[in-house]
Amino acid sequence: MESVSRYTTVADVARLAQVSKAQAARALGGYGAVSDEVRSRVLAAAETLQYHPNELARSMNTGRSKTIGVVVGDIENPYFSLALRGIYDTSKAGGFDVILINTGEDLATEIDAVHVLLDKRVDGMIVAPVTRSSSTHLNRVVESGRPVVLLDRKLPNLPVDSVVAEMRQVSYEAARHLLDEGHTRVGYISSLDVGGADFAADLDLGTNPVTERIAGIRRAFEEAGVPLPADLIRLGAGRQYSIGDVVHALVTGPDPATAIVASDSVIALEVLAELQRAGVRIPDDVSFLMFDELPWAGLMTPPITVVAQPVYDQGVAAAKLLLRRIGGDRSEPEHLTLPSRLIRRESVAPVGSAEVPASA
Amino acid sequence: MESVSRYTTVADVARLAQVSKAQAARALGGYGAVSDEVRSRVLAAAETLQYHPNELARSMNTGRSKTIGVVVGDIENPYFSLALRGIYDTSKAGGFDVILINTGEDLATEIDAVHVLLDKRVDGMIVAPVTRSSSTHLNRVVESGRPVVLLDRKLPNLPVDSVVAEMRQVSYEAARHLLDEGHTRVGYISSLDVGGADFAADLDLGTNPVTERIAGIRRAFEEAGVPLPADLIRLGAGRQYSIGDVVHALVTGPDPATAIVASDSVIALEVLAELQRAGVRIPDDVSFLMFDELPWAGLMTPPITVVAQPVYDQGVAAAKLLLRRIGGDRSEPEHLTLPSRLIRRESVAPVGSAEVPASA
DNA sequence: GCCTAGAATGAGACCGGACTCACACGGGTT
DNA sequence: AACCCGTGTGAGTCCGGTCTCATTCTAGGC
Repeated sequence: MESVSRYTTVADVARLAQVSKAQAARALGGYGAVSDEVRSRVLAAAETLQYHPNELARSMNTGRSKTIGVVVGDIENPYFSLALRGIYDTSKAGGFDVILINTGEDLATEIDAVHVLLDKRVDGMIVAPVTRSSSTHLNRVVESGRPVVLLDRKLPNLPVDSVVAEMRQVSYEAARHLLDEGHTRVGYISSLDVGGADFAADLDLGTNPVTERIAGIRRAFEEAGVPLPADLIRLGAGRQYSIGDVVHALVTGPDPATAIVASDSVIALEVLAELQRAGVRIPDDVSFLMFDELPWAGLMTPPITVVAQPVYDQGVAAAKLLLRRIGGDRSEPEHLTLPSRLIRRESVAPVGSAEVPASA
Repeated sequence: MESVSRYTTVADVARLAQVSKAQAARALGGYGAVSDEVRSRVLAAAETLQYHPNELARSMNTGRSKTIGVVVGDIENPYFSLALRGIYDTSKAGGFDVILINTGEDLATEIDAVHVLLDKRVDGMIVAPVTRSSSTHLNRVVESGRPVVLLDRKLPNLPVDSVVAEMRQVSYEAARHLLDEGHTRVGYISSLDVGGADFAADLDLGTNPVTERIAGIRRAFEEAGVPLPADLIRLGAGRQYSIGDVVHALVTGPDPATAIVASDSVIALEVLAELQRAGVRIPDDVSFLMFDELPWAGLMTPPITVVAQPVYDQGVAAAKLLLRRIGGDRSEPEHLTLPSRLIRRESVAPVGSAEVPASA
């Protein structure tokens, strides 16, 4: 631990400019009354000494760090990196820097993260909470007076702004589309575990994308008078179970899925890889639909039908909300729901388009 | 700008525990001599008051912030988000948080970024410098005594650690592969502009991926006695010119390219989209090769031949190097070159596999 | 029984800015 | 000439920790 060369301080500048520290600080900070004479001397001195204010010291007694914290599940996931980009661009335009924390979708890490950010005195934070998290740690942030904005999730009993993409209606549409093509055996694969097998009940877990989607799908099935194939809904994939195994099971069971829905692009890629490995053709053998629109989705053979959500815009909206709160807005929490849409391409086809089922 | 509720300080804890501020600080900080009696009283008081140290204040007089800065070109680019993940995981394991800065590949932004980080007193930084940047701003960081590690780029005259992926040899191999299949008209598309049309000369710009790749390709062509098709090397694509136009020009010119190489995955996706739009088939009409291995590359039809570099590991290596420097290591700068490899799939085929050229 | 090393403790300096307070100075009032 | 106000200025405090220094207390050595 070697010491770092000392930085120039206001005191150094003041000395060179032959004025008091207070005057130098005023000239530099652009506040109070300073004569032109002194101001130019100070500015010149600052220039020659390459003075840069110590933001830490500044933050110490302003109480504001011009930094926000962003807590996400996995930066590697394109969803988060794109949302992060939206957050970043917006915060930066507002003069805020970003401290990033990756939770790996782990609650303990998230709780810790929130405290770290608080200790670093961020001016606010945007959190994409772990799906089955409670909100006590976030409540503490709220009590501390620092604004929080939730991304991709609403939490009950937590009076803070949130930004989510509309999922229930678009999922309904997607399921309708599948049903229209004759698919009644639809598999849904998500790596998130909403907690307990009872995703059926409308748990008071707040709004999270996965339960919303299942709710939308359920409605479509109910309307169509078709039983929801609960046995084909697989949560926690890639954690407890390998995605390959899950896909394999869905496709080869006694009453196999004729369509598979992937909950996000990361899952989708693994599903696609497994299907290819198993020689299962899309859409001949199974139809396929994924959540999240990515550049490669439309370039695959066949082009993939997706549910597109405005990810970048979610980031932007979250950051705007946060910046407004930091600016002092104390109005009622706002809950934004950005529109999503179904993009029909060619990975969904009428059930039974192929005569011969794929060999497992 | 409303005030934030005051946090509890050591003074508060000390008061409750009925000891001096100094004793409370010692008990809390675990240094100096403290009696068991006092220690437990202080710890209990801290517990009931929910004391959390103000990291800003702590950093102020330790001079260390337990934070590193990471400066990248574009977080949305999978290359950076994966490298960032490697950096993040490693830093976190070492107890460091990460401040992220996105430059948008703009030099002015990068210079600014570096100063912001210095002002925030990061303990060190990892920078993926803009390709044609000079290094004066980074030299300043070095002078300040804060360690810097370069990612994906080496800079001459800048005595700092760097981590890059091996590019010259693997590019040579890739070009050899193309030549072996009969391709002499090979187009190379990169969004980066190395500066000036004269990528031919071995500019003293330090090592950057693009010049290294071209150097490797050049060597393969020279060895084969085939003139390097300089007219097909297009840098700055997507900035000055649209990628669609570039691809179109490469494919429809009087002496068109029979193979196209995409410099990274972002470019690749645009190239693929354009080719599809134009009805150009891979590999029948043109062969295709891209840098960076991504999950979707092997799932395309046909699976794409790629140059894979160990991106996550680059991030890990950079962070390890940085942490070591922060730890006080003053040894000679280290320059790591991580191995890359060519993954042959099916997007590269013998030239002229299709009888009829694609209609533009 | 006396002396001393070391533990235990409190007061206060310090990091580097932001900001308050007291005061000096000059011009305009009346 | 006495008074007031506003600008310009320096001394000094504060933010919340870390850490030095001087002092007190205690136990062990001879």
